[in-house]
Amino acid sequence: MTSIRDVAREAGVAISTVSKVLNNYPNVSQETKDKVEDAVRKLHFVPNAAASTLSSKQPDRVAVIINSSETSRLRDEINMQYISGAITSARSLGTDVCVLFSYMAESRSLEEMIQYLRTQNIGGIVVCTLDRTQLKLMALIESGTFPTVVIDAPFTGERISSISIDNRQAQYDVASKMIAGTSRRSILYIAGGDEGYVTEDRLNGIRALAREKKLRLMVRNGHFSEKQARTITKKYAPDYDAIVCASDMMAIGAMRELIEMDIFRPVSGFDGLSVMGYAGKQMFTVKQDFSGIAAEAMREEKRLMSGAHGRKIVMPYRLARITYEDVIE
Amino acid sequence: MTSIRDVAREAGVAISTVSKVLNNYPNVSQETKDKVEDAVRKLHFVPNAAASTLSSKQPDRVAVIINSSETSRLRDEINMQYISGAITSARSLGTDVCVLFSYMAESRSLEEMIQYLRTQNIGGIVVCTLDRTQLKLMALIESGTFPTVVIDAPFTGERISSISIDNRQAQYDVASKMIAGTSRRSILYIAGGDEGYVTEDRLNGIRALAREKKLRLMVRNGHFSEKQARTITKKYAPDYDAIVCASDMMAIGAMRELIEMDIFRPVSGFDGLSVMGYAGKQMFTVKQDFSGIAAEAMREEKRLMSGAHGRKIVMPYRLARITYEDVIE
DNA sequence: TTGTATGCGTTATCAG
DNA sequence: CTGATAACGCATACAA
Repeated sequence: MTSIRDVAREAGVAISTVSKVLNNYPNVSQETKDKVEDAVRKLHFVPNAAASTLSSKQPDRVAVIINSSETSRLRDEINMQYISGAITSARSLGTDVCVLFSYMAESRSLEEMIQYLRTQNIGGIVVCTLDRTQLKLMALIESGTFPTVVIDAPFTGERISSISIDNRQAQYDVASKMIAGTSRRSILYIAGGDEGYVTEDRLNGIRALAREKKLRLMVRNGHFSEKQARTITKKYAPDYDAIVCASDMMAIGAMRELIEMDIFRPVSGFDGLSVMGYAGKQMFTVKQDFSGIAAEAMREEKRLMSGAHGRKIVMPYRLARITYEDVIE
Repeated sequence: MTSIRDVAREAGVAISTVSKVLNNYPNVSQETKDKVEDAVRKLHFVPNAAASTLSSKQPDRVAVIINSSETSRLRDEINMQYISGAITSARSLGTDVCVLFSYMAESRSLEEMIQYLRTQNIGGIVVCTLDRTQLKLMALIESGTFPTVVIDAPFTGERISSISIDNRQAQYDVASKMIAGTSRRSILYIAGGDEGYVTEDRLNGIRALAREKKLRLMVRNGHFSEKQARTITKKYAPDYDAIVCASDMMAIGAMRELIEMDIFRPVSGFDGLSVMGYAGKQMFTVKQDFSGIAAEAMREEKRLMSGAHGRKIVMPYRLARITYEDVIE
């Protein structure tokens, strides 16, 4: 295996000089820098990650923790975008990522988990979709052991950054757009469960809209479940003009129930899943750039790992009607 | 950070002895073994992966290469199961995995790719869904640099194992089951593209069925595209009794086209995607256990890495009709 | 600006 | 069966 040693010999300089060039140290003359870089190219040299992390005891890998529910496979579309966004971004940042699933954290003790992460040379974690059911993960974050970026949860701190879209505004916007130009004056809002941190923000969004436009608002909790959304729709839809849901899957459930009830109500969802293109009528939804969010989370993690203070990052979103034509290929 | 050194001190033995216990060497007395294990537990010791791979120059990580097409997000469900199956299985095998996307391989030279993998201490690769468009990846496999397990491609060799279901039989079975008990005597088969290695097997399956049952068979190539499947359906469906598709997305396209044409034909797909539950009528499909396949691939990779000879592994499948009730939660 | 020397935590070799 | 010790490839404090 070609090592930094070979590069040094090839370039006619010392090992430490090669190391300095590789790590962009100042105080290296352009001339030697060129020599080293030529040698690197010539030998197709790539530094050994293990040796690197062992030597500089600064863990540089980032654990990307995915919250994959066994139940809704259709949400895997989101997780996949988180993963690919994080991995691609990490590569361009020169970092390594390690994909983990949140159930792995839940099935072991905090100490074990920390040890495991340490052992893997992990210096920071990115949590994709944190919710209140992830107790161990929460404890891990609060332990302050690793700088952390959480997606979709309102936690910031000295070493914690949060990143998400403006859920309140997005929920407001999508509902507002849906009823714009219509005479619909009452809304059935099917909220997510208390387990989700986004639930409250979205709820505030729809409440603000109702107050502002003087709409009659009924709020029910669908727990992000398509089935429960159907039940709620069946019971309340006849008395309301429009249905606003805190997730696409609930919107799909509502729409299917409406079809079965043979009444029409405009329905909006949240997230922009492809399956929306197959679920019947066109529905409004909030489309998030999950891949971009993960990429940004990765950048933020690097920032934190280099000592920066935690902060809150708000990402853009856009409203969309996902049609079959958008999805088909 | 607690190291093997601390364990040695705590247990009152030498560092090398601890190492031996940790790696299940023979020739260690039960007594010292116990002492060491107690110390390990007491100190919550976990070996440092970087140091380990640096020292024992045997690369032990496995690269899991995902073929994620930007186009069909609904297929991410499959990739996600590959990933979680591989990661979970790896953990229980004591291996580390590194998730990569195939486009990463396509955008760099073979030498670069090999160097990169080496640097990551990767000792084997698992390719999830190899197809003929992945030229660089193919070159990498053929270079013989790493023992490889390919999913869904018929390659075996000294250091290459393949793993997949019996595509031929599965295609035969699902079509056979669909027309069983009916008087349907002619089939429109919408095949996958030549880029997919499974295409030929599935084609042989439907051909065998047609021959055996003396069915009239028309084969068209839909290139795994829902849109193309629609076009084909529109043109040929009126003249055939049933439509058999080499993928779920094509089946969905066919079914939607049929609905638009206002004629009915039984349709079958292949893979068992959740979206099938939303795509209209119940369709037959072949359900694969992608997570289990990835787990098996992982085990096989370990086998190869420890010197075993490549082989072909056939996984079970089952026929299913995915209904909305199966999918909803 | 460049080179020398030491250590990171583990494994493996070999002597006891 | 156990212990000392030399690598592994790189980073870094320090010397030149």
